[in-house]
Amino acid sequence: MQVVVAQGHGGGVVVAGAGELSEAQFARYVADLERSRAPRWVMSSVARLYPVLLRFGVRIGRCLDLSLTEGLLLAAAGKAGEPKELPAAWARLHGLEPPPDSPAHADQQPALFDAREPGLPPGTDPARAAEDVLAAQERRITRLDHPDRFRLLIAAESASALVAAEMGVDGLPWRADVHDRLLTELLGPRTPAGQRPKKLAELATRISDAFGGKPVNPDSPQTIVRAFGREGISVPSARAHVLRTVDHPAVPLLIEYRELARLHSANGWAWLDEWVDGGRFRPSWVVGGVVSGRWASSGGGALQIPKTLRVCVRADPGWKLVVADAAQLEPRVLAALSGDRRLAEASASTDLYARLADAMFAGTMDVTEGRPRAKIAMLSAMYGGTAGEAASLLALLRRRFPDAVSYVEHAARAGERGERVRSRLGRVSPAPSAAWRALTGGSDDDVRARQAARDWGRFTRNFVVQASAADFTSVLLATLRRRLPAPAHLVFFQHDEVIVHAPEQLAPDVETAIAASVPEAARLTFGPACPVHFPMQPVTVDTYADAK
DNA sequence: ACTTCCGAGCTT
DNA sequence: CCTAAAGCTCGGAAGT
Repeated sequence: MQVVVAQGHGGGVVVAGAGELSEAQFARYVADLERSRAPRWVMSSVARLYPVLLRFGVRIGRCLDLSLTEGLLLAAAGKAGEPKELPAAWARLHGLEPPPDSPAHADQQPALFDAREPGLPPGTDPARAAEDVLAAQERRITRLDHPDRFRLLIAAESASALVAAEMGVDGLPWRADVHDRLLTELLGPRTPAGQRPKKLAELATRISDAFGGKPVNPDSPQTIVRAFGREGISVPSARAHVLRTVDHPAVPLLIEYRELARLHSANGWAWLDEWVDGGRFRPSWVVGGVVSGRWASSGGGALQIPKTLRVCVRADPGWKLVVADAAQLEPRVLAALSGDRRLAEASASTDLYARLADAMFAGTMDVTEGRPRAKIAMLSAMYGGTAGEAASLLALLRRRFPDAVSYVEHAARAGERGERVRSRLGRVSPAPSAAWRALTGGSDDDVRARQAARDWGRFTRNFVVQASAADFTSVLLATLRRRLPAPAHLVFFQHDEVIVHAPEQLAPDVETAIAASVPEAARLTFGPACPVHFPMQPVTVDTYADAK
């Protein structure tokens, strides 16, 4: 059973067959039907509609997100970045100019600028429009190279959108008191906004003293570069790794200042006030926010939480955090994509790079020397690195694992020609810009043109791996969400890592759910015959900091 | 006072 | 730092 749902013209929600409902009616309707029939809910946008249900405490099992589907179909058609929400999809279907996507989310101050105005022409039935778009999308999917894989992708992305909305409501357990204590220890007592904490103020003074007493603002890179210039030291920038090469008494002070100032400005008391409430950090998560299909976040820098603050992520009393990350995910994805038998065999090991080192350097060097080199070789293959000894290491890797290396090199050459590449489940890389085409279009061997072509080749080389890894983790989220025993729930997802918050007695079941989800996701994503092993060892802890 | 850009650094 | 790329956020600085 399938039920189509879209934003209504009057601020409510239109359900096919039930007309426009108020939010409370909508929530009750969904709760009832979810209990009796558990349909697949087809939503114009999960990010806009599901938070409405979550506010009423209603959760759903299965859905299809028309906006995410439209975005993936547009990318597959070489039209990445065009508006993808229902009004735009409907307009394109009728040969009309598609309106831009509206920026706000349904759960953000709708009264202020009515974010739930559907954007469809007045008189158009939103549910009917959604049904038309759904049918058209199904026709477009049928014409793709691998419709079955794409259907899996949109199912997984839709389930991921449910996870993202639920994580936004549930929040990541965050101990403000632990955070505050940490800040006070490192920076000194809290100061009013705009005023440097004691530790920073002291360091700023000592830095100025180290430069002969002339005031130097350590927050200004330009000022730092000029200050070194006055000392007869020429530095290209004020970056920490540049400063580390300079022998000057101000350097250690600057580095310490910058580390602490970074913590203060990015994750200090102001951050705590703005983002942590009731023991939870609630960022908003953007499924497919990155072209490769990775998630992005907005608000609070949820994907940039510094490792030093992981101690603040603590389970509630009587609860645990179950943390798991997919170790060395990308080389394993490459093994699965390329069908490289020997790389797949190496994936049997938890430490893939040690096995690579053995294959590459057996007899010539031991694993402590070989492993970092094997890692550079593999990362160079996936990222297009050429610095240092990367090129020669890559050549050796190519001799041992020709299928894997030729897979990414094929993607790189396609990118250099301006072609688009695709992930396992059918995410398609964007077409290069008109400026890129103009630059690389000539037949001359212009240096800039060669550089631009190589740069884009590096992007497509990485895209096939990173986007396929995103395929895998998307499917993983979908399978894991289904298997988690209530009330355990996902609270964090960062590219290849998940955190589940669970009552203590359920933690073993959560570990089991994760252990079962991984091979299921691998089988669904890469096929039942895929021999690649994806280790993902769950760990039950009280604080995130103890997970690694 | 506001916008826009840049440098920097954090995560994967 | 090391091997690459993308995205988020901040503060400074320059432009309007």
